[in-house]
Amino acid sequence: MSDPKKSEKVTMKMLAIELGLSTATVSKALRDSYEISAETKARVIAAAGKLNYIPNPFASSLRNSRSHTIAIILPEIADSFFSQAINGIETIVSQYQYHALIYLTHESYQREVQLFTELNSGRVDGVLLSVSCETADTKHIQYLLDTGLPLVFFDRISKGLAAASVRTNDLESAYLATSHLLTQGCKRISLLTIDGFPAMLQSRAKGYKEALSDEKYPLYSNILSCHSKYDADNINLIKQHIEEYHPDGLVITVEHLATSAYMACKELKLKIPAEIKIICFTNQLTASILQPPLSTVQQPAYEMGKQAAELLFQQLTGKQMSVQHRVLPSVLMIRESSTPDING
Amino acid sequence: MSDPKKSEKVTMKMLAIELGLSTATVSKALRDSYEISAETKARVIAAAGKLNYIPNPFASSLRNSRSHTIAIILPEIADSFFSQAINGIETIVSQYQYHALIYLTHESYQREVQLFTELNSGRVDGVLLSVSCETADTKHIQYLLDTGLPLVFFDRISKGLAAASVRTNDLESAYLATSHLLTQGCKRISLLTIDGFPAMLQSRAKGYKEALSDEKYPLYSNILSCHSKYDADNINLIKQHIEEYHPDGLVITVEHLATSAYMACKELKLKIPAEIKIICFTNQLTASILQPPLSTVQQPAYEMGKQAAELLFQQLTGKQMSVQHRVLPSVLMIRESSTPDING
DNA sequence: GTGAAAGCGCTAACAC
DNA sequence: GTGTTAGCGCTTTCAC
Repeated sequence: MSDPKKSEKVTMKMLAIELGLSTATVSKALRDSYEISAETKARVIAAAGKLNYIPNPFASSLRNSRSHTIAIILPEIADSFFSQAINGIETIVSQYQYHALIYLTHESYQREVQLFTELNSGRVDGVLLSVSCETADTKHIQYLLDTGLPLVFFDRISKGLAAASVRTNDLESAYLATSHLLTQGCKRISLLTIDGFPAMLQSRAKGYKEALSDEKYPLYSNILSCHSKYDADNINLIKQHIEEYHPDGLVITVEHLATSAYMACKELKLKIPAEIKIICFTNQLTASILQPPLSTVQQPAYEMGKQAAELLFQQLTGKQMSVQHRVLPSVLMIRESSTPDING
Repeated sequence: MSDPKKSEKVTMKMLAIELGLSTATVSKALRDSYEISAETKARVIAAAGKLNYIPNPFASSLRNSRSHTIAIILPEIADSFFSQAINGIETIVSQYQYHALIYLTHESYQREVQLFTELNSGRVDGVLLSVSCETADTKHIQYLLDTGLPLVFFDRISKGLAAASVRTNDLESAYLATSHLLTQGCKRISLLTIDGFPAMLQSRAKGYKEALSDEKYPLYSNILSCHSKYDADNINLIKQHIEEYHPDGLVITVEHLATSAYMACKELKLKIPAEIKIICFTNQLTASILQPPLSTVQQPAYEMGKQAAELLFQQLTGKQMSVQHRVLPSVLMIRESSTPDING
């Protein structure tokens, strides 16, 4: 009979009966209402502990229209940027005793839209969003914003929406990365990137182009978009590109293409940095032990996650009404992949 | 007045009024009950679409005692294993139209216990768990199992609990990794690991020891536990260890120590693999472009996540009553860090 | 300081 | 085939 698997969950009603009080009193006592005497509060808390009472979150959510839950919507997670960002987000979420639902769009616009339709259900009090590459049309986001649900963009931001955001100085970083390669003597710098609508990608391409056009000598500008989901395909694309255009420098805008670029160079027996110099936007800790150590533009991913979550909670707690935009600086970490080859 | 921010959420009651039906009929129609005529169903669905009706998940959860949500509890996420595992989990979760709450314990037993007390609230229908290193006492887990909440361990499993699990063949893999180094001529192989109670860590250490004791010649067995959260500290620990014991081989049981070990060797100007050979349990894609390419024991992380989630849903849907344990094979990827130096 | 009662939005047994 | 009704567990007015 006392099979624990069958033991009913203890409800507030049971607590009330046990104590000879009403559920109203118990509820108030547990929420530390001023109406309740200290003595009763103590009794209630003691009994709650003894009976292992755990409030049913759905009952209170239903009653209060508050879920104490946020949604984190990301394109992917197999990437050190988002891993670190989630850690930052989680820090704040747990601090506020909130819960975080995680959803991946896999860069699919359709999946993103589908997720958004359900977000309106009240399941979450707010959303942290990094849009998919395919997201050009942002009606689904605007619609959600119109319902008044707090939303904060991080890293991958859609243009033209009145929502808070946290991003890095992508244009400047790409400019600096490109300038760095120019300073190192590169004359033919290609940009390796992916297709997509998030402002971030455009800013990085723009930074690259501006750095080139600020130079005096004849320009070589060439953008390769690696659109495949499969590394093997991208390696081939990069190899073809290198064989056709013979770039002596690569600025890579997304983390996962670094490995592909290295592999492509390896297969072509191209020496980094002697024959081609590389710098990549990435947070991977292994950058410094790569062959050769990879120069990187490192984003403050953890901090971005933290700040995005903080902005969201400011909205949730009504502390902040204006739409805030934060821009955090990335750091250029210059390593051997982009500096004169000591052996060369 | 029609400020969208203030527009009330449309409820089933509104739908019913709009259609001149009762909420019962609407509810049944939406759930495609056999009691409702095709015509009514069509009308209801049309109206729901038109009015943008989204069911309140808390109301149904409260009513049905089903949350359609699972919890994913992990030590950390800044690690390629868990990133990939989450992707696998998410695939299955979205397939079942479920939601996934994510919690990080940061390897803290206390945090894990704290999370567990709340899990009993009904907020989730099931749990996917990878225990923290500190988790020796598993009462909190046993308690939850006793309530009948489905739980599946993955990768980091606690011993002696009657719960489903998905893991890799850790003992065998560590045995093979160690044997491999022995075959390559190593005589003094150290194990670099972390302290902790999950069976996985013990199995890996055991595999290492068994491989050594299966050898005939005089044995060197030495386990270094890198307990710090900070890479810099661990690099120093590893340097000290190398300087004191002069190992000619390292088997590393956890991903993040690979970078520390490489850094330590770099700082000591020790040549990998000429002077010291290394093999590490890791899923990082960059292993092949490290300096030198790192031999790895690669776990099928994505697949593990998928299978763990599948086992959980089998329990949730009542398709599986017996407690299942799955063991997936890891793959040894032999690269330059553990093979004879071509230049040496 | 405490309790009765209504209701959050949905579902399902039961009536008609 | 459709409607009435009770109730999931909690919060909160309002009465006492």
